[in-house]
Amino acid sequence: MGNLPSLTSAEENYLKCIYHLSGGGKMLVSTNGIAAEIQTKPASVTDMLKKLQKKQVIDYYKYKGVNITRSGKLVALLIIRKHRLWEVFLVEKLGFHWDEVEEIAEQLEHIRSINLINKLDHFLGYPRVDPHGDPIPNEDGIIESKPKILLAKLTQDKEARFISVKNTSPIFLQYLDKLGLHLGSDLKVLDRNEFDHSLQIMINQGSTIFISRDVAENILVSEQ
Amino acid sequence: MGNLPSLTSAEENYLKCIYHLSGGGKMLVSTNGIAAEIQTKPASVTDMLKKLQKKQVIDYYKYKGVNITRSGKLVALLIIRKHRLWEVFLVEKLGFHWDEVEEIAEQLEHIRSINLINKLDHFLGYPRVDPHGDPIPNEDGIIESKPKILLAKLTQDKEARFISVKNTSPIFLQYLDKLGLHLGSDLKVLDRNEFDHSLQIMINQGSTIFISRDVAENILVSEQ
DNA sequence: TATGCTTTTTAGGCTAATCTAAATAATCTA
DNA sequence: TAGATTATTTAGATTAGCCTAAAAAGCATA
Repeated sequence: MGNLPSLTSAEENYLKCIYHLSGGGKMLVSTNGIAAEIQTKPASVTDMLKKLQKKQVIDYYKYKGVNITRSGKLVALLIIRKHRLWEVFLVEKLGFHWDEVEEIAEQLEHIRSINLINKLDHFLGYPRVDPHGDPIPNEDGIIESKPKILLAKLTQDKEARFISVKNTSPIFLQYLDKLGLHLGSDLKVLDRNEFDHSLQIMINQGSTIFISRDVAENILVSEQ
Repeated sequence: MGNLPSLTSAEENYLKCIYHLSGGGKMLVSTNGIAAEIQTKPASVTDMLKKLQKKQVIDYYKYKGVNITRSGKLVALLIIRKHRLWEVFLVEKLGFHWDEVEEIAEQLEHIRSINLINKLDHFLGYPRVDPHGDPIPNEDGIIESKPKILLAKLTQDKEARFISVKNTSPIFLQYLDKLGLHLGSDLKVLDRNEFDHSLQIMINQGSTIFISRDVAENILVSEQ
């Protein structure tokens, strides 16, 4: 039942990254993978891994890889909770567009106060997902998520709801807006083109559009 | 018209401190004074003063003292603007009590995004004062403030409004609540006691209470 | 104005987080 | 499986922000 270790902002960023790259703790993560994601050098990652190991939030096997511990997972989920709740605040209350919030939420997620985040949660009406459709962990770090599949893998003529995006870059999000693809839309694959793997999609039982394979592989949907 | 220099969080804290201690740029501030306020050692202050000098937000005269420059004042006022707007948010929207917000606002004031703070201002309805009664600078760093005097100095039998507090410690603020003294209350000094300099005060033309000299010297009022 | 006290600065070190360059371990491939 | 390639770690610097101890400047007063 020991208290969670307290981390610096830099340590929190590394831990969040390891959480994501390991698929929530399912696989070992490589030093180079972390370096690429955090945009730093492998040597810096090695330094940091030793610190995180000492704080017992990761299991670090030299030259082999790294995974997140049980308490590390809780810490990571709390950071993710903060990040996503702040994103909801920025979009719902302040009127930011969903492609502008990443950088600010990245800063806000490091504000230290459990009281603050729980009051924010209440103020926002206990949202279940952030503006990108990603689920928000509750106070105990429990995250509920329906099975999601790539739009690219969706069975033809089956209806599914646009739940989330894999890529959150402004360029991609703005392109989705231009295409008329929004979170929560009902999508159906009408046709697949062998030649370039592009898809013909129907949106909300209405308009149909063509999207490239690259787009289809960055959109997550849940069936029914 | 040059852009404002960008400062680290630590630099921002020093600058804000210098702004306050200098009375908004009116007097020279001493190294020891800053050290006492920031709770650090004089040697650390000297180090930081050199950095702030290089960024041209202060004028630093070795062994003599330090003052804030024109651009330093703008930077300081922007930090104060952020701090006070976040305090309003914490109290008005999240339901914090006014004695709990200092520590969190201290962190939030360093979040970098002008867009964010202006949207927050709009969301809050462009408040003029924070929960302690202190005025909030506008986007251009302009601060409007009515002349404030210490309750201890208020002419007897003259009405004045409780505008602000000098001391913002939770102990003091909680004591004020217990006494029934709230921001915005109308106050009148009914009597002064020679012996211990305590005052008899009428609140909102209703109840009367006795307050010590220490309390009276930490309450700011504006006449009329 | 010389002496002593206080304030301030300098010198040298420490930690966190980063870097480059070099060394070492792991893996791939012929 | 040996050599080459890639991944990872180590070694040694750097910067920001802090520290202690010692030196220097300013001041107060006899």
